[in-house]
Amino acid sequence: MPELPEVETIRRGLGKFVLNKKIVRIEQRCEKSYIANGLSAEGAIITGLRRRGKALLIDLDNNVTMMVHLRMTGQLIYRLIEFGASSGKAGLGGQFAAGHPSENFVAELPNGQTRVFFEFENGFLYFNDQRKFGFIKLMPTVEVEQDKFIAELGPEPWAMKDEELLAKCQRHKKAPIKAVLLNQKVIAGLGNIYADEALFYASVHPERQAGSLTPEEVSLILEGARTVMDASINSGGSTMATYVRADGTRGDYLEKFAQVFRREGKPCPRCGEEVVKLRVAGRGTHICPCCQVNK
DNA sequence: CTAGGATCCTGTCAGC
DNA sequence: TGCTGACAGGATCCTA
Repeated sequence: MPELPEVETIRRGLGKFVLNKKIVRIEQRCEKSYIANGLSAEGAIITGLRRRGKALLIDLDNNVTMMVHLRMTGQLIYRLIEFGASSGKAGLGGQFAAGHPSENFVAELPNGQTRVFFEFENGFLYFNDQRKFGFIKLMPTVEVEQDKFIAELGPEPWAMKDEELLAKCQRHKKAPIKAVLLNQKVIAGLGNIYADEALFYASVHPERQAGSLTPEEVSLILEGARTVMDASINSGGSTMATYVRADGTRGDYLEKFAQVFRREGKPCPRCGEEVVKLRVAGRGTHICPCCQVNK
């Protein structure tokens, strides 16, 4: 679920709570969710929060870095003790919650989806993950760049040149452009939402063979990726910012942001034609059939 | 090498 | 009501 803008929102929001704070205790409730690699984070102080693509990197003062990947359903929820770390709604004023939007944001924690949690002197950080695809992995800070996922990651969208994306489209010339955009080795950070939104921005059909795209179309797609991600980050992670209202009820997250994603049956904001849903690269895919023609 | 499908896991929802 | 299959904001592994 969480894509680059959500992870960036976590990086910024979580920092206010955990930077320079000591991890007093760690409780691991699911074997595969926490990969220690013989290293330890207990007793360490968090010295920095970084992000590469969808990976969050939490640097510690003992030369260890915790790499967090939320995959489909991961969430990080921080609750201050004085606001009620385990009292559900009472904690909303003193918590930071981000990742896959769900009722966990207002639930009693830890709960059945809590895979790991960290106790701080003034609060708790919960790693919840319904499907257990996500993980937290410890590694020496100096070895982060050698981690396979990080090492093979494509550039951040803002650092990428048009020509590089064009070259990669030509290398994956038979694949649908949507599959190429979802490939983290091509470009870092795009997931199912922002791939659909970027293609809508560029008026390109997701099934277009990547090798058939013109340089102009490729430039527009990259511009679209930057634009939709910037918009999301600037609104504080638009996909989850309003998920939980002050009263704890479900908000209209995503609705204000998405032009096509999960809007099948609704009018295209550009031309009014009905948005339709297809399956591309094994993923649910949303397009305006009028604006995005498969040439 | 690339492309495409299965797979990891849990939960929800539509359709019998 | 209870069952079944499809699907889900991700990435890897396997096969052709």
